[in-house]
Amino acid sequence: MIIPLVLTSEIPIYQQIHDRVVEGIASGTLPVGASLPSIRALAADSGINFHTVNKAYDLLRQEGLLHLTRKHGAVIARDHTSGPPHQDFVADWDTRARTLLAEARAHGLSHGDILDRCQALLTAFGVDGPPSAPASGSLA
Amino acid sequence: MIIPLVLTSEIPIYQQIHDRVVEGIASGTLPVGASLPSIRALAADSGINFHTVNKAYDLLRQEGLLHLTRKHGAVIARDHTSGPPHQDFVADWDTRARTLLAEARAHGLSHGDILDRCQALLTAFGVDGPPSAPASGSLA
Amino acid sequence: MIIPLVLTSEIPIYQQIHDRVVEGIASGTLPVGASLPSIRALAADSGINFHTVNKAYDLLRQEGLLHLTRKHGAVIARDHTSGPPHQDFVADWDTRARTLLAEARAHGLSHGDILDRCQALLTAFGVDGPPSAPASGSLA
Amino acid sequence: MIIPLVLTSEIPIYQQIHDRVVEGIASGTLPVGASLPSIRALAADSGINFHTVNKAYDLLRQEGLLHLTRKHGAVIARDHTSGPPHQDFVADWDTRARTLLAEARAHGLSHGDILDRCQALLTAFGVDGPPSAPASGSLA
DNA sequence: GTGGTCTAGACCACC
DNA sequence: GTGGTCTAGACCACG
Repeated sequence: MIIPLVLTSEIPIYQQIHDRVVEGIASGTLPVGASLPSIRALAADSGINFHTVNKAYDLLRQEGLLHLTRKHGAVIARDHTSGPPHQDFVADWDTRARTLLAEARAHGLSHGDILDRCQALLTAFGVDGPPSAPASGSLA
Repeated sequence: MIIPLVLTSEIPIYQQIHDRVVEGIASGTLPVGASLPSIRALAADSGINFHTVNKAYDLLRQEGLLHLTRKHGAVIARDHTSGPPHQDFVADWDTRARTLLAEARAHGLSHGDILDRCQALLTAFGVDGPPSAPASGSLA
Repeated sequence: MIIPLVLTSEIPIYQQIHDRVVEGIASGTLPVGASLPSIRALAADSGINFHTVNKAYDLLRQEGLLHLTRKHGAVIARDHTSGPPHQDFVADWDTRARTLLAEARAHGLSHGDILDRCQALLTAFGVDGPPSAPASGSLA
Repeated sequence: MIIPLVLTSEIPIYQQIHDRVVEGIASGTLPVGASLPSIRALAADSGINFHTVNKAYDLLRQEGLLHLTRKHGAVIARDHTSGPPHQDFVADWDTRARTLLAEARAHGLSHGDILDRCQALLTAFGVDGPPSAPASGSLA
């Protein structure tokens, strides 16, 4: 598991680690049971501090996506096969999605363009069922 | 123009102002030419600092969404009728959308669920014209 | 707000801070809106590190008990007047209570003794309603 | 004696073993004289380390709940029929109970709700005799 | 070996 | 001023 980081980015490093792991889970690269590098190993390999990685892993743990044990290290605890999300998560996600979609709309992307982009991004993660007959073909 | 703020939120106030304005533009509540309260008026009405409002308005100006002039005050400069977005914006937006969509996927929302939610949120903003002929494949 | 700490205890300092604040909320000493010392002030006054206090406050924030803002500092966000608890909290609390009660039982405290102690401890926090006619007088 | 363990839990395994045994004693499943699996047997059956079980058993021994002999193995040494607890235990238990009860109170459970939950949990352990004459006021 | 805690000191973002 | 992030290095608890 290689985690590309941009140390000079304005996005906090711990957030970048978190986001890359989440994307790995979403794409199936990191299924339930997959191991992440140990906190110290990732810190050493990435040239960053132990505590920065610790914070990222702890955040993932709080979200229920990661199990941290002394014995097995850091192990993915959840993916799209683990059932529906917590309702609190969905509410929060909707709020953030609303803001992000509004931004696209305000800058001139059309309703259809935005949905197309979302679908393309999702498809890039891989499918979770029969993708041959998109039930939500009502993009227009 | 009333801007609801949650002063105790973990989201910076200037960001909240920015997001609410963007959502106003997206929903058509704030079309091109619409006026926002003056910086001082909004600061006074909301009980927040002058500089906080200033920062929010400046951010909107940098994004090309707001015109700030001494004469006319703060005027909306862009909406979905103003043509396609800058490509830099689209690239940045895609990155953030990718992260947000990955999060939903990782927490268990299905491909279809996510698209449905996005569509519902977009529909809530109102329509932008006859979307009967979606220009698909325009992701690149 | 004075927070007594035992630096030599086996209980982590951040946990002690957390527990003392929770007890303050339970006893009414810290109602919603009350301010805690700033992270740095408490660290300096207690002779402990900034990060230790930060971790305690962050834990309280995660539990929804504390609001942390740059403007108002650390403010109590919840108490027994804020409505019923989250169901996830109750489930977790039950598990821990079960273990604690079992311990008392195993060491020889009787059913009645244990309930008496719990009631005495709760009464020490103060009352939340008409305490004249305890509806749960079925201690026996 | 089957001891269910959650190897991925944040609670240390030795603590889980300890807690399950204590609950067994409280519920009467493990009366005085009952035998626990040998350290090696439990370690092998649960797929955990010898030292982990050893630590759990030793902790129970220190608390006076378990007798460890080469001849008879691990035997329950105490339950609710063995008389009142040591005062040191009671003082420590009260401290922990105070914290746990405060947590419930801070999160919004009412005085009555908390007592009801405690009583329900205690009742689930079974009764210890006719509790018709509660010896109240024995907190000190 | 792993993760968890604590200390110490720096700089940044927000208000 | 506040909280938030990052670095650096120490020691402890767990398995």
